[in-house]
Amino acid sequence: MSNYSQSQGADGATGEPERRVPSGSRGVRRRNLILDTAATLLATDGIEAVNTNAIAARAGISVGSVYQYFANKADILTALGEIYLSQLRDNTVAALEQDLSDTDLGAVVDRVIEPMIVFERAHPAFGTLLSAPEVGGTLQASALQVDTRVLHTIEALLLRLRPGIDTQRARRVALVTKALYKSMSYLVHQDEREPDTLPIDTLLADMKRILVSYLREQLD
Amino acid sequence: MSNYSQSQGADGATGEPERRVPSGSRGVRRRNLILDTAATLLATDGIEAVNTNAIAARAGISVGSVYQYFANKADILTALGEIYLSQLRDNTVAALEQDLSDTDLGAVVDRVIEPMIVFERAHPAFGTLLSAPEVGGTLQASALQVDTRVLHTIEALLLRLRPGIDTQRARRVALVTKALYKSMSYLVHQDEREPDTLPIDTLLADMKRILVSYLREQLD
DNA sequence: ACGTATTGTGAGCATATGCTCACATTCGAG
DNA sequence: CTCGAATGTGAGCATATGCTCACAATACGT
Repeated sequence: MSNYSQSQGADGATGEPERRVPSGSRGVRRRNLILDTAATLLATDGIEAVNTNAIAARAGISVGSVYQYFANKADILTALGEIYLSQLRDNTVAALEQDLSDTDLGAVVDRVIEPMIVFERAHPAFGTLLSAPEVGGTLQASALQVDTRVLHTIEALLLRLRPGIDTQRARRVALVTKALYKSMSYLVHQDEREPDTLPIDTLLADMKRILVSYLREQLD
Repeated sequence: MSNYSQSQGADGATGEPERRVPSGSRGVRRRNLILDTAATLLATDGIEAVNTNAIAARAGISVGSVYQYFANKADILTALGEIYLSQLRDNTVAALEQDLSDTDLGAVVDRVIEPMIVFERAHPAFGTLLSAPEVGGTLQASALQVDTRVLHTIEALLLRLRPGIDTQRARRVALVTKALYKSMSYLVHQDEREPDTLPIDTLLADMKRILVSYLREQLD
């Protein structure tokens, strides 16, 4: 497999292979077309349907053209994942850094959780991407950074809400909070796969109450 | 790909293809050897490393022999998943059906959660199997049955603890309970991948308290 | 021992898919 | 309009892997 890239050879002083760096808006649009097609394919037919030939066919272009903009399949998937990841990070961090001077903890949680849930619903295939063997490693590293940052932001928030709190404890609360968020995410995706007889909002409301109650308990 | 299985053809009156049905203990042992090897490979090198040639090589037998006991790769993976699933079901149902006459709800939760956590730690690759494109469908159907049964058992438990409870409410509590369990499972696997500076038990203790508190709140 | 049935073997076929490369097409400056 | 550069094309190569099948080895009843 690595036989193909021998033209790139020992990438000495030249550095990058012959990959085109699209400068004009057309190049960008083409790149996005490929990315969008991959995303659609991923969301529609699952990760196993995402192969370079399928992407090219679906995008109405040729495989060769795909390789003009991406070094290989992993590159496409990684780029897609990074886009999702940056969206998630922006969403989350923005939500966590908005004014927290609210008197009601419940309202704060609401405003923080909501955009994250929106993201989960918008990109249900993101989890699949993260665990895809071919790109999982690279993406997980990036995801870890986002994760760490979110965790730290939550800790900082806790420290502001309760100035004297123990660092270890703040970390623990942050981790448990993240775990609770994960269960909400789980409920959301569960509901997408086979909508329960019960409205998802009721379940999420319970989860939010649980989270608020936990936080209040830890902040008093 | 489906070309190979044309010998199975339209499985009319004959039913099964020419697959051997191992009757003797030797046959069973061989079957288990294949299954065990697949499990090891899955746990060690991930799902992408699990291919029929690798299984045969690692087990020290030939591919042909593998196909004496399994119709195809999916069959192996499915069988493995079913084994895990039945273990999980036995574990869970047994835990849920043990005497719940305990006065302390916390103790009940402890005894129910513990074996499930043990299972999660013992078979970290089970989740991967469930989401493997090749077998995911079949296994998810089986998993759904276990899921439904667990949910019903929890509902029954709630009804016994609080005879007059609304059915809808019992269902909601059961679903939220399962979601909370999922977050514990998440913490466990997270910890396996990169052990936190924080002891996992502390986090799990928090999660258990949260669950107990939630249940108590719903049962009063 | 002999013969039949069962089980084992592994080279190799069929296929899927990532990727290349020789050629075609389009674009844009002079 | 001309010509070189940039971009596009897709047949087809290389490889990975599921699976088969002709043959070999072994087990077992008589």
